[in-house]
Amino acid sequence: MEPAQPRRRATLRDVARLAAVSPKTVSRVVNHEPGVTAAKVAAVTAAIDQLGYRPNVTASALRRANGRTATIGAVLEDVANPFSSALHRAMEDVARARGVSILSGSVDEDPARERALISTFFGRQIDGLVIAAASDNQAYLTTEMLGGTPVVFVDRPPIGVRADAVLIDNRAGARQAVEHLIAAGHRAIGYVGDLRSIATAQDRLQGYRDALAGAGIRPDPGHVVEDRHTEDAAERAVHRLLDGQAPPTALFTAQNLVTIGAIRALRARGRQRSVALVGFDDFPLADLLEPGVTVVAQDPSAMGALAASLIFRRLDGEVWPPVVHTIPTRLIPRGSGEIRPG
Amino acid sequence: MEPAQPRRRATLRDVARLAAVSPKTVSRVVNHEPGVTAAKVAAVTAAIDQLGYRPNVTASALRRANGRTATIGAVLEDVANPFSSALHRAMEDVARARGVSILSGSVDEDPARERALISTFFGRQIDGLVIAAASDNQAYLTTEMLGGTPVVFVDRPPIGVRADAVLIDNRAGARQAVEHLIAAGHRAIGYVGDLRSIATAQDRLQGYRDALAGAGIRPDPGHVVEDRHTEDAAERAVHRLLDGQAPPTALFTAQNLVTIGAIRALRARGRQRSVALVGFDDFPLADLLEPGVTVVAQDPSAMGALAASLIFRRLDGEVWPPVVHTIPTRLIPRGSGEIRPG
DNA sequence: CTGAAAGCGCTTACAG
DNA sequence: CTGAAAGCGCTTACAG
Repeated sequence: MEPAQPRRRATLRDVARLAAVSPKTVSRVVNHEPGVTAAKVAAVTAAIDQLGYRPNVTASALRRANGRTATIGAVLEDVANPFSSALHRAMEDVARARGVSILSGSVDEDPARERALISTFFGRQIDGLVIAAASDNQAYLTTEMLGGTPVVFVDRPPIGVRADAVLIDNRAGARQAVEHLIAAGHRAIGYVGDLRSIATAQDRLQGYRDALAGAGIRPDPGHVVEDRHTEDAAERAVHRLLDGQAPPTALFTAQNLVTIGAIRALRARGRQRSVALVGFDDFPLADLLEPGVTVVAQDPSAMGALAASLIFRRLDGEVWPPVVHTIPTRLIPRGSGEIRPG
Repeated sequence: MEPAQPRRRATLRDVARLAAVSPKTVSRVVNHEPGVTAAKVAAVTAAIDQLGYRPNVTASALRRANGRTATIGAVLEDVANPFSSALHRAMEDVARARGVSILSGSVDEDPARERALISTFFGRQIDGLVIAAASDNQAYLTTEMLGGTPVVFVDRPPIGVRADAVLIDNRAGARQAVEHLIAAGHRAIGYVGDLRSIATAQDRLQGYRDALAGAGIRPDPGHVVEDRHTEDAAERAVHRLLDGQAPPTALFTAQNLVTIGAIRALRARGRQRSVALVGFDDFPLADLLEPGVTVVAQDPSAMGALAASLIFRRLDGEVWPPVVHTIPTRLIPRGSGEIRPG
């Protein structure tokens, strides 16, 4: 005769009652602590199976000395964009190996959402946080970090707070992209970039300027378009650039979606084989487009894996002053960036 | 004089002490319960700010009558694949509107991982679960659901358990895809599909057979390739199909990555404009390839949003017998599927 | 080897 | 309007 299944989940106490032992003994079995007779282990195990008991991790964390919930937070730009989701997946793989789950959320470049997410995540007692920040200052995190929770910045540098970071050299990567276009013979090179509010966008624009300056090219202010955050906005910007007085013969598109928008504009004009293009950020199928899209690629998987492992090393008790890790970028020539000026 | 910041996070008790009120009064303020004098509200609020106090949601959930943690679980195929991540994002948007966070994980078609994730998520007291199942039986979920936690299946039907589901009609969608190729004049149509272990893959193969049967075409067993789960495997399969005795003049590729692998094979042979192709599942940039890739598209955003809203309706107390929602698919002609036989 | 008591941070159910 | 006591499910710190 089995007892009727209760509408509530079985507790450790229920298991103890059924196995005729104390709660503490059940706790010992569940946590694989030594010093319980085989007979009691068997009784407890049987009771656990019979009741479908599953320990309440949150209750356990509440009382445990270290208070760990085996959960880390990931504050991402958008879980659905390929860069964020590759980061996310790499974090997950590192976390899973340690039995740790991931709470994630998208900020969409909205500082208010960033703060709301972080507040929510800390309220849920995360053990660590990986953040791709959208705000222009994260000083508010100092309070959270006083609790000893490790925080690692990824993709975007920390501002107003000292923390580990896993970044790329955006300026050098952008410079390399533009130098590649210069090497192909271009001197009129357009820049289309993301929101000015994003630090990495500023760095990439700086890299663009560095490359022009390095080649002794006078930058044409009319060739620089900032604050394009969507495909559509980028597409319109490229149309306008090409409609200008002295249109550029090459484009440096400083972000994923911007690159795709630019390609749509070039296609619409039948110019994809006559206007050169190098994009920042790789994206799926870039090699299958015609021409293939030359990009400066980041390695989001490596970034996510490193960020997560830094969290875990701190949780394991390692101590070091906040450090910035710079992951190399890589220029991948695929055709669009090797087009020579008309 | 501020007191030295403690190394631990401030608790409700700390706030009470500083504000010189009882813990219960702090609780009232934090939860916006009425009946607290303005003076005490002000004192408590000030103490909260000074200490950087943030309520511990897990402790609160532990004691609360409904035990809600404001967290739902998402068991996905792979957070990094476009289909899963679109699902994920849509769920997030619905959840955020209710202040609910998402715990997610990737199963990679591994039933063991599916069970481990679910066990982990329930151990963290999720309020609801959305699952794209990889296992061939989810009877084990019955125990979890006895606790009253709503579970919604998405993309893959529940097997061995009664639960809500948000699916598409895979068989009808596949049939439509193949009929489209038949309408273009093809009779030798290859099928390349995902793992046999996936129910939706079986349905799609069935739809392929339906279409051929409907047109009175004798299916050629040599034209059917199953169990291709990666781009590479699909690419090799298409090479083999085209090297066969009576190669197909058109392909129906029954999944995302399979479609991309097939395109790579066709490109490698310079056949992308002579062999017709319709894929199941849309993917980013499908319209920018040349030719554009004709697909039967699902709507993962709509699926994720509906799945999440079903969870919340149940949490709000609505009751109904488990129901299957079928989201329509849509054939999007872009070029590859309109190629006529040689 | 085993268990009774106390307490993690919070809310419930009362009493005043 | 306010607070003291008890308890959510678990682990700690002891005692036997």
